[in-house]
Amino acid sequence: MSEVEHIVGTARTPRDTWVEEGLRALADRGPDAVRVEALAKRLGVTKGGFYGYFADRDALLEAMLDAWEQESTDEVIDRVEREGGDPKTKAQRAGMLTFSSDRLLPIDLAVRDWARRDEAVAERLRRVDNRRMDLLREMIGTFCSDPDEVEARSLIAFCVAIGNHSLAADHEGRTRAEVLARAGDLILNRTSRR
Amino acid sequence: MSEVEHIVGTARTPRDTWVEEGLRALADRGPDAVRVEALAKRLGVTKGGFYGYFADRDALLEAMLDAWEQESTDEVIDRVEREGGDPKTKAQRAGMLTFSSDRLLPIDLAVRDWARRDEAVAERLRRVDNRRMDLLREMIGTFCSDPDEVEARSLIAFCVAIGNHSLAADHEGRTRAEVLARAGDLILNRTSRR
DNA sequence: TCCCCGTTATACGCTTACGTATAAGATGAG
DNA sequence: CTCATCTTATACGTAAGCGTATAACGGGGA
Repeated sequence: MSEVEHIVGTARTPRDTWVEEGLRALADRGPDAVRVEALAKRLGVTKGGFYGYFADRDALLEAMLDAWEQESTDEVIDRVEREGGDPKTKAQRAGMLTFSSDRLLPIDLAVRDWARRDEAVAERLRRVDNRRMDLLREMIGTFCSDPDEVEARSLIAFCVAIGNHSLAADHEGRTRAEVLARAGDLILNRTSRR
Repeated sequence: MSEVEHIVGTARTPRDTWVEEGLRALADRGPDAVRVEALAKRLGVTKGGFYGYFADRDALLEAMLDAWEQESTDEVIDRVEREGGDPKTKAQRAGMLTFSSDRLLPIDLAVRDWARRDEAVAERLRRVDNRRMDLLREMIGTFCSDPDEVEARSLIAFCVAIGNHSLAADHEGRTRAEVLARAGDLILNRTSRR
């Protein structure tokens, strides 16, 4: 029997199901809410089968982070590259796939907070964020030649993409979407400064 | 005996001490880490006295949020106003007092994440963020006349101030501080666009 | 059909944490 | 010095939640 195949005894609740439900709990309520028995209840089973796939709760957390990292980088980037387009289109599509995804966005925000308390999570996040920054640099580099300014604009764009969701302020009659649109104009369009 | 005074029997561990330690736990490890017995241990006492000040754990959480809200708005703003200066100086000082404070910043980030899961916390955060946005609008309004652009720049500035701390990317040889300085230039200085 | 073997349920012991009850301790007033 | 009063320690019952052990279950192959 191969190490990766547990597909023999016909599992009602395969390994991926636990990872999936774990990510849901993480997104909704943070890492502390990822509890084996709670997941089991939501899946309509007991924790009986869980310890066949995972040594312990930490192993599930690792698997969840593996799945998230994979999905947030390779999958997004593969899809972006496959569909082609100029750098701006690609970066926009990548942003849509992560920061407008009802699935990935809440996980992303939860991981970001988690990373502040766990160095191993922080390291994973660094890898993911660096790949995203690469896309931003490429896109912004198409209309801005000063590398320091490219870096600054990329930072700003990234911070708005994520900070936007943890900011609670109102906008005096405007909607958040309106203000964001204007902000995008300022950051992501060719300028004629100085 | 007044309702607000518990200052009679000479407490070794007064109410504020619990709030203070609670905020420390919140800042370090998030709201789920605010545990009565853990705080007691860190304070070198048992939880015996705790329930004289607080009905339950939730009452402590409320008191912590009260203290945070008070300290993040009135105290900061009072101090900023007292020391005077033009709007730009004032907004910068307000930013320093919150987003460069080793004390307030981690609490702020923790509250921001907490607010995503708790509507009452979100409502408090909204009040605090709105007051901060007022300062930003005032400052940016001194060099930018289009109100929509003022709003967009204020949003950007705020998002960078907080998003910066949850972003893990590197900057190709530059330090984060360098990139932030350049970003500040782009957002907060008079421009000559179009 | 019957057995094998992987999956799941059930039961257990252990730990952590909450909130209560009550006894012990300390401190200022008289 | 002594007492009343407020604060703190200790002990208790309850509830989650982890990880283990073992029994029941059920589908695929012989």
